Amino acid sequence: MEYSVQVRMNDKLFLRDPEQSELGRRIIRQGTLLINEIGFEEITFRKLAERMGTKEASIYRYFENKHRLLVYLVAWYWKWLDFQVIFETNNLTDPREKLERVLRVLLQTKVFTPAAPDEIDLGALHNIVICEASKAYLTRHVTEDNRQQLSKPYKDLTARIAQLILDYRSDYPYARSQASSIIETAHYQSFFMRYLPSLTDFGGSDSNDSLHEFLRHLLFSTLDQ
Amino acid sequence: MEYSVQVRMNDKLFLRDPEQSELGRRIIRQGTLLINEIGFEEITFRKLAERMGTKEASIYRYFENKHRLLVYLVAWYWKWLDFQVIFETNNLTDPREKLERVLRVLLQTKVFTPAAPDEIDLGALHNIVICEASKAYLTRHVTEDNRQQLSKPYKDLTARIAQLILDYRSDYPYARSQASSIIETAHYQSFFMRYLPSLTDFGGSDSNDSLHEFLRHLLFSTLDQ
DNA sequence: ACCGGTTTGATAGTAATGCTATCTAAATTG
DNA sequence: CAATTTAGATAGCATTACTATCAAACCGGT
Repeated sequence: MEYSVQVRMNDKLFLRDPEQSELGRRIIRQGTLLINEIGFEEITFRKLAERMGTKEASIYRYFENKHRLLVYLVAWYWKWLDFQVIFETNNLTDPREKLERVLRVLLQTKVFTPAAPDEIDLGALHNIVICEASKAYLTRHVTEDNRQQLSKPYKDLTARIAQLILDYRSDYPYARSQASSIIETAHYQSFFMRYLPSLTDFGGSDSNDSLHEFLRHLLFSTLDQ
Repeated sequence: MEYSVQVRMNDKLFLRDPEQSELGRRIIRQGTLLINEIGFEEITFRKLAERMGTKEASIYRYFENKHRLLVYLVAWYWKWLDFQVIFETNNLTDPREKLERVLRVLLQTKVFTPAAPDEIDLGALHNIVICEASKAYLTRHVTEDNRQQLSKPYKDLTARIAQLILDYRSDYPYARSQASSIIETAHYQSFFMRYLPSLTDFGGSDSNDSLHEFLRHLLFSTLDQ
């Protein structure tokens, strides 16, 4: 890969920066794959260390616990989406087209961002966000101060999408809620589609396209009314 | 309470039916309160037993583990909402008014259902669903067969709301996804409002009313277009 | 009032989890 | 090449998530 975007993470998210060492990058990469394979509740640093041919204690030098690892990965994902939104909407002038691109980014379809970092498996991470992201955020044992830091990438992404909504309809009164709703809806409708399809109207082979249309409908019906 | 609705639970949800004994009912009641107070990750059957003046082993006779207890409580909640929807929409003729009542039930505002069972704290349970429900469903270590049973109350509620949507617009193509979206949106926008308010447009004292208006706007803009 | 079955209490114990500490070897850096 | 940083290896400990067992209490039927 000729170009590679550095996703710069807040240092509250780790004990030692995993980007700065080979072992750290392997923790991120293998951690993503393992969580995707066996699920977040099943993962332990012991299992991850075994898979990586290293020791539990080494991983604890990078992350306090597995919850922090998940928070890191999910925060990374939001930052990555934020960058993708910037990239995909760059040079476009039509506000509607920009919002169309946002939907593509959220569903990770037809996005051709170069400079994708290869130290992380984006497909696996997308999956993790769909299945486990709420476990990173819907928690109480995070202090108010921490919460601010941890959820900043999510807030930034929401704020960016909200701004694009306002570019389209400057008088829309629910830009932020609409933005966070569309992010969430994209994810849990994907989850339902896969695991509880009767909660959705999408089935069969073109289900991802149907979901895409549903989101388009949700977004533009409310903005255009 | 002169009348009381019995919420009949599927027997896959427990080892021994907690409704059938005093101890069982106390597990439900105190379990709800404790989860609401300290959060799901922090709860253990040991702590719950201590609080109740009983023993860990006794609780294990009713529920396999704390995850199953959460699933039970959340399933109970969906069943209760389903009943409330039936009750609140009964005898109404205007389909739009029926959907208005659905929103009230989802937000638990201005609903005056008599026959509320007093063995469970509805306020605490509503809170739990907002903060923890996704941990009950977004999980993989549930077999396909189990998943069917566990999520049935959620599916039933979704199907009922979807039907009310179709009563309002019989040609609407996304009734089920719209129904599940409105349920989910009601809950996590409540969560955001409380813990991450910058993800929403609702602040201050009338925030619950604003959320109500946002949901009304989401629902009817899409259905009326 | 007694018998038999069920429910709870009390006590133990075990395997896995979630860490922390320490020491040595290897690698890196100055 | 010395000094520091990083990783590997081993150990250990408190808590969690259960399971087993046995006796006491309680309950329904005769």
